[in-house]
Amino acid sequence: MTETRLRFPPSPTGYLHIGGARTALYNWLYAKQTGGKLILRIEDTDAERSTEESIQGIVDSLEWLGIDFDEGPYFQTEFAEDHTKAAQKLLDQGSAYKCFCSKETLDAKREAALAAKKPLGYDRTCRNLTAAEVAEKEAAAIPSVIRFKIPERNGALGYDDVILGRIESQYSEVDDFVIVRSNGKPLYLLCNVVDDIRDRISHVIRGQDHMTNTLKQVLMYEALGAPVPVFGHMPLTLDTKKAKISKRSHGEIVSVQFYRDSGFIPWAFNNFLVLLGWSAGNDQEFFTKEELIKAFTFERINKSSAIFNYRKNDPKFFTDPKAISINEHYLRSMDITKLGLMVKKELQADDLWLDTYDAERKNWYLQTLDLIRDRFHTLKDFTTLGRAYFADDFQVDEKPLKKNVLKHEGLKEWFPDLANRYEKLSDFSLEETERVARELATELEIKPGIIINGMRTVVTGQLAGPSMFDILVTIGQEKVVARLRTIATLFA
RNA sequence: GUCCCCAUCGUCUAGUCAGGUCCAGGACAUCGGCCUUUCACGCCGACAACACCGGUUCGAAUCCGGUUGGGGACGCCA
Repeated sequence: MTETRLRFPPSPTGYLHIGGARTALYNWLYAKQTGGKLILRIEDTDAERSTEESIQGIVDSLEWLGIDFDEGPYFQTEFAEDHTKAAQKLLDQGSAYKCFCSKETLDAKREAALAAKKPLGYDRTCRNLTAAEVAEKEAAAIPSVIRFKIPERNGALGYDDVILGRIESQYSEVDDFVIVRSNGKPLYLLCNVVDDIRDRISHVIRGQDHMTNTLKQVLMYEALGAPVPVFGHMPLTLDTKKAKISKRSHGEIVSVQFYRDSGFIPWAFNNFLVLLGWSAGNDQEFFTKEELIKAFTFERINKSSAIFNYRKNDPKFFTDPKAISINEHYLRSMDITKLGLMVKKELQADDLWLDTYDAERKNWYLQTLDLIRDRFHTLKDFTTLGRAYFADDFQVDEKPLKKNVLKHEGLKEWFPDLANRYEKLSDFSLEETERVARELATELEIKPGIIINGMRTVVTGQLAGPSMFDILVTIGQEKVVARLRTIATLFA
């Protein structure tokens, strides 16, 4: 059995979007499963649209996801010679021919065909030019492209798709496609095949939008005398209107970077991505990396396209609810030490990190995360909703302010009183803090809830949170006392 | 227009290849309940789908044909 070799070949014309990330993930999974190799190849032959920034963005995104590659990144432009040689070979052996039709003529023909509702393919005007005719046109300096010559055969050409099954089409349906531009630069269809042959790619797993390309490329492998790899075409990712998701029409919500910046856990996002078009065949939805590598199969990839359930302006969900829910699952169930590392980065970015959290206060740090993580959706929440645990500059939300504070004028006297009582406690424990709070409520003949909810607002700025006395003990006597004493400023 | 692919709850899907155990299972979302000083978590429950029409068969979500619907491709982009 020869080594399995897969590749992920993005074109650097923008950020990595979730469809591309899923393609990379599936390739990566199979490479890992078979002990094969994953190759990253940047397909930058379109000089006009390729950018350095985009290359960096793609590499960063893959790294964030944890999709590591074994070879590369290779750059397609570095192999221009291979591409040109292959084109020449095809030309020399009669598998390709020069076409002198101008772009304008072709555009006009295409438009006319579209209007007449006729097939749009190339009409093969230059296919049977004699050597003399070609020489004549070249002497006249008429620019030419090179087209691949679809063999004149009856019947169907096709391939066995590991996801879709047998795919076939009539030879007569396939266009004599251009493989080299008039400026001498080879095009994707050719370069891609030449690179895959050189890189000894055994499996080409890509989106269904490449299905017609594959038909053409199968013919090129044959003409180039190379073995045809295994092909598999994955379902596309669509939006809720069933349009292909794209950078252009959807913006950053479909970019991997958005999820990194929104505080997603990388593996959680991979877990979401893999489920968009694949299932293990049972009810399992959460996988460790090892489990997923073991369970993944091409055969279980869905044939139909999946919808990325993102609703613009949804007040409750800023992206696909399932993605959020999977992230929440990992957030509250993952190893607390690992979570600690991720939250550390968030705290550092917001200048809230203290080195003692890695040292004498490590237990406090991890216990605090454990206490508050149940209510959070993303890593970002630790520095926003959870800010009061790490800093004094937290905001008091308007809603709890109105509901729990402003409604009770008496708090202006009660909290300084409570602060004094708390200050005197030698044992600032769950039991003692609760006893004192309830005692005060009894003395004042008010419901304990008024004290408790008011404290939550003053001490954390939030409407909701963990058990109040857990919060007090976690935040600590000194800070609690100080915060309770600021009560009057909230009424200002 | 031509060719290719696809079709189960709102969304992701199991079940389809080997027809009966499926008046269709799970997850997310939604709605109710329990828990609770808050909000979550957790637990319990509800709502909700085999696109349509024919055929084959004792029996079809599953096989066959057609219709409809959706998607993709048809670039001197990748």
